[in-house]
Amino acid sequence: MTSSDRTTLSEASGDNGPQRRRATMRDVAALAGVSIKTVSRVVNEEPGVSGDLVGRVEAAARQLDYRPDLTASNLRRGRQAATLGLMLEDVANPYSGAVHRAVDDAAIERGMAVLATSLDEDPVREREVARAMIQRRVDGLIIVPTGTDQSYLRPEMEAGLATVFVDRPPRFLDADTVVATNRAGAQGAVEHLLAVGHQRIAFLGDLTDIATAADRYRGYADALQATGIPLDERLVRTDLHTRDTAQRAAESLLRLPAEIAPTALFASQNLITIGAIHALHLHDLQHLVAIVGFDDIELGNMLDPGVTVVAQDPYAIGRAAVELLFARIDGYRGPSQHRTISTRLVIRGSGEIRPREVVTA
Amino acid sequence: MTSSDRTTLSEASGDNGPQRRRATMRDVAALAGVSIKTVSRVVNEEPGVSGDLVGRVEAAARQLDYRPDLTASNLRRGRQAATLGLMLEDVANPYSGAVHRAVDDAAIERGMAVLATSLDEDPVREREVARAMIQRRVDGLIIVPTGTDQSYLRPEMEAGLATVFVDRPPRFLDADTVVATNRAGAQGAVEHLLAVGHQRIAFLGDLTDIATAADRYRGYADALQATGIPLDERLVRTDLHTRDTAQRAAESLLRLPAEIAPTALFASQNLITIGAIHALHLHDLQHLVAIVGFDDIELGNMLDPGVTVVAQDPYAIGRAAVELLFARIDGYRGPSQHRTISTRLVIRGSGEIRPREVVTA
DNA sequence: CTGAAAGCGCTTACAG
DNA sequence: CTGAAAGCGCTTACAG
Repeated sequence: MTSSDRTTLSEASGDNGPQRRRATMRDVAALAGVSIKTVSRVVNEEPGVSGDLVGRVEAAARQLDYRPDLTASNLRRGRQAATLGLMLEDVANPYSGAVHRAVDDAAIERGMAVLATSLDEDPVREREVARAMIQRRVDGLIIVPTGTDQSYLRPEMEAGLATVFVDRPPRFLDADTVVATNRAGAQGAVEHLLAVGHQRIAFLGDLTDIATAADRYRGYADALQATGIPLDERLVRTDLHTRDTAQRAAESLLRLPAEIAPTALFASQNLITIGAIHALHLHDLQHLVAIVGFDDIELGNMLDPGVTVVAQDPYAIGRAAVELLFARIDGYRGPSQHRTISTRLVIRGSGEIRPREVVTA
Repeated sequence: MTSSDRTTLSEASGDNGPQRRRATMRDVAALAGVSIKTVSRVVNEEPGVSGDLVGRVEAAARQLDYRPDLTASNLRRGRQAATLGLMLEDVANPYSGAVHRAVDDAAIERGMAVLATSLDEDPVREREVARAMIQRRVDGLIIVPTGTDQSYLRPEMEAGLATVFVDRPPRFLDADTVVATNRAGAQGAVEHLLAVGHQRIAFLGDLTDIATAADRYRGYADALQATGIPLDERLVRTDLHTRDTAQRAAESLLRLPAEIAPTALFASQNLITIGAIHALHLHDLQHLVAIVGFDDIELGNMLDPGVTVVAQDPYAIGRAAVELLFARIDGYRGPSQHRTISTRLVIRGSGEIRPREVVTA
């Protein structure tokens, strides 16, 4: 907070008046001179109430600013909360935001609300949040899992809790999942670099215990193996999770002796790509060393060169997840379903730089 | 969805087993051979239960996978849902994401959950969502308002609903607010361009009925007036709300006859800045025409030239909002509070291009 | 230390 | 067409 941030008090009334109690059905019934069952009928638009009483109840409800308590209604009806729980990595990152938006859109159509929160790759928090959401009687859970064991959810699922995993499959649990083609997408990215003529392609990877990171590494290895190029461990950097660590890893690769230094980089995730591009720009190598990133990046087409990426479609992933979730909520009891959303290579320039290409300085 | 997206069924059991009912306190009590009041005491960790009974209740609860129903507990206790409602413009945009993250962080500390949704500048949806959240007994509401009248919330607030408005003040309602220094920030941006030597500065604005857009326009006008430069309506484009309309508006400005064409652009919002930069790049004018944007943009430092912006701090805005909200939830009944979070000019190059500067082609 | 009764705000299942 | 009684899952206010 900077020194010019300020708080001012309204000059209006020094008090917001007496704290009125919120009106209940009983209050409305008393004012309208009917039983609370009649108020219930009017509020729920059940047929068979005389026009006279409907009018009196509606007038009383309006006068008292009556709002039905959905929580009490659901309790008596034996329903859940008409609410979905969404457990993301970080609500502030664009991938999470797009998944959230897809869930939000689908929930609105069904009159459901969405509890959304960040897990920050913390398995303890994953379990706490799951518990907190279940205690609030959510109808279903959509989870980007972070822990190494999701079996703690089995009893809940057996008791009818709809659950879908996104981005990464659950462990020690059989459940619906929606994932991207991580391995094939990474393989495609590296094959693209190989086709351009690169032989020395570095891998910049996220935390190795994240399933998607491991899959993307496999795709990288697959592509090299298919072409008969041996995998050089000196070109592999893993356990990067922030922009800064990625940038430093990229710089260390670029400083390698010329005969073993990479001519191309494969950055296996969003922030890693940004860190690596930063390193290339800092050393003015952005036109000399190729890079392909996994995940699209905002403004990737306006950088120079444009950033070639393997793009995921997080909105489509979220939409697929909520479809599977609603199927469960609507009573589907069959075997778990697994959807795969394909990635797409987006060519913009940085991945098409040829090895040691001569550029006018 | 592309042709390679697929769904596969798990080969495991064709059915997830019988649908067990979720265990209640009554079930636990029966299994443990105690009254439900004793179960309640153990679950709530009330003192004064014999170790023997505690053990039996805990064992029974574990065996039945018992989860307390917070909803029923809150109903009886006369408490709200231990949940906050967060009404954003669009959960997928970075501003909303950062505000959400700040609220998420603060809510976690207090054991509260967050219902978050997108309003999409739709006043009807604003009212529907507010109602849906109130019906779920939220403890408080944080709202980026979109409608032109928020007085519909007055009865709720009088009945004790904590409410804070963010980014834009409410209308026809006295309530806590957190806003950025929109007018002063815009004025500073335009003064910066004037100091660099620009006289013909165009304004690219959002929908005019959005309060922040109007404030930023006032800041633009303030800066011109203070310097004695007449405001030229031909250089003002408003009611832009998407990247594409902003790009077209910027192109129309750049096509103006040389004697009246702008030498600098002030883009009053995120997407508008991106659209305008796109227009500059398309016509290869990015080194000839200056631009300052309101709101920081991702990778703004890696474009060429870097993008000079007036940055807001949406995380700080969200944190201030949730502070005011918790003060209300904790019983503050005084006059409404208004916090102002200051913006910051971030110089990166695009705003320092001098008028008609000669550049080597 | 333990539990039976009543009630949170609402709806179900009946009766009139 | 209307309403009194009972109950959803839990806690309060008592009594023993």
